Amino acid sequence: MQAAFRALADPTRRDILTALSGGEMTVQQLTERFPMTRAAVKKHLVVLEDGGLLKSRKQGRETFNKLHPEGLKPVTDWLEYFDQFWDTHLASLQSALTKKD
Amino acid sequence: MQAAFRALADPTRRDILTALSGGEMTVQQLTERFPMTRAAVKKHLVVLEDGGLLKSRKQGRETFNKLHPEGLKPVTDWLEYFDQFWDTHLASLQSALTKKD
DNA sequence: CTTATATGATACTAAAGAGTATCACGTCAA
DNA sequence: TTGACGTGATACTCTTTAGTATCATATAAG
Repeated sequence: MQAAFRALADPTRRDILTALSGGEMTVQQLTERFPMTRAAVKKHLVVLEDGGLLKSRKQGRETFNKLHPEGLKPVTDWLEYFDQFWDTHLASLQSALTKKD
Repeated sequence: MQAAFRALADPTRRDILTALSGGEMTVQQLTERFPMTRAAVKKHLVVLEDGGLLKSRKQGRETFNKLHPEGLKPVTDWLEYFDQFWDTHLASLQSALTKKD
């Protein structure tokens, strides 16, 4: 879980995940979209993969990087605990649901 | 949003939020629960407040720190975008709804 | 075969982070 | 008033991190 939170802490890495939501991309394709060297992008990819948010697949001389959204589950699970203290939108939804009983 | 993600990246800060879910606490009370100095805890509190996850209230010589769950909204909003790429999304939504017995 | 392409890995630098020690100041209590 | 308590703030150290530059290797293309 720590690895996932840590991976999400960097804005570039979040942007990489957003970019990959359109489909898998090679390291080179990703590098073209970010104002940094390929080595820097590669490092971010390693951190993202460590956090379980990314899966890489090697094909020939290219490495395709693919979003792995399941890795977000530990994060959303942790955040969900706090929904009970948030009365703005979720508590009202809950009360609406319990009224239906 | 960056400040919130950054605040959540540290395990101690996440533990502080969990501790505060039981109610507001002073700096001293929090320090007693963590294996570090008061100055270190104070720094974490500043980061959490910068991220909008915490509100502090000064009363006399004490400062009470209170959870501010609304600050999690930018985070959950960002994460929700990826639900559409998550195969088990429907299943988890269903379990969340049926969980309300 | 030769060359260009795509990548991985390492060493290095500069900046940010987490933690401690310490000082100063306002507040509460005897 | 005196002293203890709770806190804020700063300077300092050590580690991590984001980024670059560079070298090495494997694959595709001519």
